[in-house]
Amino acid sequence: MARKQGSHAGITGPRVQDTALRLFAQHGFAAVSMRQIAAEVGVQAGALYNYTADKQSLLFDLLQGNMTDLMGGLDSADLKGPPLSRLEGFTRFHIRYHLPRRDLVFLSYMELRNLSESNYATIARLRRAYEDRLEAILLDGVASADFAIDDCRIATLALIAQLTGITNWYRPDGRLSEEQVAETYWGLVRRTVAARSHA
Amino acid sequence: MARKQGSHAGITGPRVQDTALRLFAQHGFAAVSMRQIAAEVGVQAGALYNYTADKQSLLFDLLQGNMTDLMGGLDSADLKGPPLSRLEGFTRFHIRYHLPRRDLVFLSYMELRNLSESNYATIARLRRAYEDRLEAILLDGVASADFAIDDCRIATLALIAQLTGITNWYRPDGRLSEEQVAETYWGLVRRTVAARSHA
DNA sequence: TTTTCAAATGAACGGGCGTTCATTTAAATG
DNA sequence: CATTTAAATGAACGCCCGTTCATTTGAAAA
Repeated sequence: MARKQGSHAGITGPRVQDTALRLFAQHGFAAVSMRQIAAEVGVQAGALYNYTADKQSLLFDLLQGNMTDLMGGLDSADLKGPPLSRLEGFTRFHIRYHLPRRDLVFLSYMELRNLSESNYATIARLRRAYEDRLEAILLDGVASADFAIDDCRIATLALIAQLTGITNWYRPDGRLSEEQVAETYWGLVRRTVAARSHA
Repeated sequence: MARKQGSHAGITGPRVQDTALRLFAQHGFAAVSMRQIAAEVGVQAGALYNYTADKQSLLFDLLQGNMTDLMGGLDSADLKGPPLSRLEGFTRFHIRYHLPRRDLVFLSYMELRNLSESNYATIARLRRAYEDRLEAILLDGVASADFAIDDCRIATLALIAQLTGITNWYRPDGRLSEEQVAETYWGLVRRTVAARSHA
């Protein structure tokens, strides 16, 4: 049986991606079978291969799409002005981007080891480019004496780890709204780098 | 053939744990087969069941052992004195404990989802107890006006994420020694919470 | 030397894996 | 209505999985 009702391309495709993302994040890449994905989508396993070359590509496409969206979003945030403003913009963008995508974030950190060498290199390059955006802000701030930082590379990694860690405990129906979280973390970030205290 | 040379109990057992840890961290729990572990240990798959009830217990024992060691180590660190000193002690202990155990840390964050419900609850309880140790220090510091923190629970999670994130990039043969890392991160932590800047 | 038994073997169990492909279906096209 | 073709089926491929267990081995105990 095929095409039970209406043309399915452009419907099944995205559903395969969404289902794979959810299941990979929930159980791990290796623990999820193509047959499980197919069952949740509502097709047979063979049909998945109309939408992906193989299982590994399914993972890679999710991670690459995530990093591309992340970089694109940061570009759109269009950070300008003095270093402190740009740092605030980065912090708020990072939180705004990551909180609604907790599955994807978890996947991006956990399943890098399941990528082939060249696929891994691609993702690592994109991640490094993202980190470098923050590091550039920190370096500018040190140059202008707005920030006091010993080691900007370390501070970059420390801040990103701190911000990304939010996805480990945040729940949309929890004690804090996304806005409150952003406010609180911006306070922490500012104090971590600022040369002078703020009242 | 059995006992090729000398009694093997007490030798094979730990080797099974070590090998399982390394392979789980490298490839993921679900991606590693009992036969792979056995091959690296140098026995047949069946022999593993002299040392573990099943594959899941192998994972749980590793994670539980880690959390027990972590809590025990923190107790041994025996933090005393004013909040700032205790925070410094906690920070340095956390780094000292985690840096030589990067595989175990990675495993502890990635593979919680592969635990049964009750095994998961056990690990989560231990983790919460560890977080509460830090939170208690922060609360004391706020009470004594040594620290200025809006939300001590959030600050706790933020600091632990920041410190644990070191294991994602630290390499023993890298640019920074463990001591330099501890020094740099203690600087970041102090600035994040301290009520007044330090020269 | 003989006995004991912890430790390991190796075959077997039922089942699931990723992937391929000839075939069938039915919506869209002319 | 007849044709085309995108989309899905379902069986098959060879292979690996976690776990069990009767059997074998050989170091240590008697």
